[in-house]
Amino acid sequence: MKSMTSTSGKILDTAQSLIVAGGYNGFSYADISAAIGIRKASIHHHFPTKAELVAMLVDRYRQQAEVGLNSLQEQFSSPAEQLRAYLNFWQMCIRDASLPFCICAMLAGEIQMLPEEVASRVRAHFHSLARWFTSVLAAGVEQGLFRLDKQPEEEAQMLMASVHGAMLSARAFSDPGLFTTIVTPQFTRLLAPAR
Amino acid sequence: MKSMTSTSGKILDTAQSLIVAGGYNGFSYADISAAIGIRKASIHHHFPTKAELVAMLVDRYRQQAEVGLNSLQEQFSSPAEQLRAYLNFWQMCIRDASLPFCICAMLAGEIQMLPEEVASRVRAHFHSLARWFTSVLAAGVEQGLFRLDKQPEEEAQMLMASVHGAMLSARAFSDPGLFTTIVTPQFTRLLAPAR
DNA sequence: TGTAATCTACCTACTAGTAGGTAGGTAAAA
DNA sequence: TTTTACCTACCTACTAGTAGGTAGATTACA
Repeated sequence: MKSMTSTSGKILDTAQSLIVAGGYNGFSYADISAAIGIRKASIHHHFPTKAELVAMLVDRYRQQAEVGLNSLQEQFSSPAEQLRAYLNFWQMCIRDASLPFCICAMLAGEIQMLPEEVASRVRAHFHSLARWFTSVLAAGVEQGLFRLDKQPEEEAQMLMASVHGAMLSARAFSDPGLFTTIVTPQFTRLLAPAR
Repeated sequence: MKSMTSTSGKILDTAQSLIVAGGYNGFSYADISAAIGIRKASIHHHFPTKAELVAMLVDRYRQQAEVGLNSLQEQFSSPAEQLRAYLNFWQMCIRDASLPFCICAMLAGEIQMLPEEVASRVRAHFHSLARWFTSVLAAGVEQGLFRLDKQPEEEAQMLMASVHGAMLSARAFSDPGLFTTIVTPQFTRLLAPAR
């Protein structure tokens, strides 16, 4: 991700990489304090509570995701290329370890014990991502690029699950390339002229 | 899961459901203490450190998984039925919320910050599960039941990722049925006489 | 058989350190 | 002069883990 110059931006950047590594309970204000050279109390000045901090972080993440997904749709006219570019984005993030896991996927695992203000935002991200996948798939079908076995909604869920599962496997096997190995055939399958 | 009568069994049972909900950093000895009505120090008598406790838990989990997977292979002669039964098992666990998430999948997300004695065991689980999937798929191909686009090893990874991703989505969307919605077509695809 | 030694499973009471969070002050910019 | 961004110094609650002890069962042996 990009490096912020403002203190609050640095706090969020640090919190993000700590959450990606260990989830909501895997970081503390003291960790952030040590990482960016600021006192704990000063972090509370920017983000009064931990729940607020993470909620804001998810807000920022969702906003960046929205911008990113929109720019994919501007950059590539073909839904197939849009999807391919989305997968390439994650492939790069994982390979250079800049963001080796989606923070919302990370937080979704612990959703039962997250403060509600965080949990609701994580849920919202899953809904918007599913919506985006669905619209891209539907557009692809309309243009005769995709041939789906199921409804776009279901295929979107399948693809999303593959992406998240592939992130987890890449991590568990310490093999960044595994992400692409898993996810590419799932993408290719949609393009095939099907039986 | 089964309910243990021994204290150490109860400790592991409680730790398991707490980890499934919130991961390694999502529970404390005090939580277990409160849940089973025993003093914190007594838990340390059975499991000197938290890392040892979770390592033992993963050992038990892996052992149960091995027994379970073996019994599937005894119970069902067809690789297709074995796979179907595996998916049904998780469908049930998620639906009745008895074990709504694989503890190793949960821990794999935080693997970077787990004590090595836990991390290595989680990795080992992923390897054995991948091996099991691979062998079932290979046997299915040999018997003419499956028609794979890729090598059994890769298809195994794809299936595994789907299962883990589907668990996450079921949780994020609070929709246990979503697990089957995602995972069943991935299974069916293998059976189809393909193009 | 009686008794001494050992073991198991638990207890109370404690430690050092960390968690998130607060009160109140300073210094500089708007 | 108010606001912003930081600070020191502190708080309470909780963390994993330890010290030291007790009740009762098991084993060893005289």
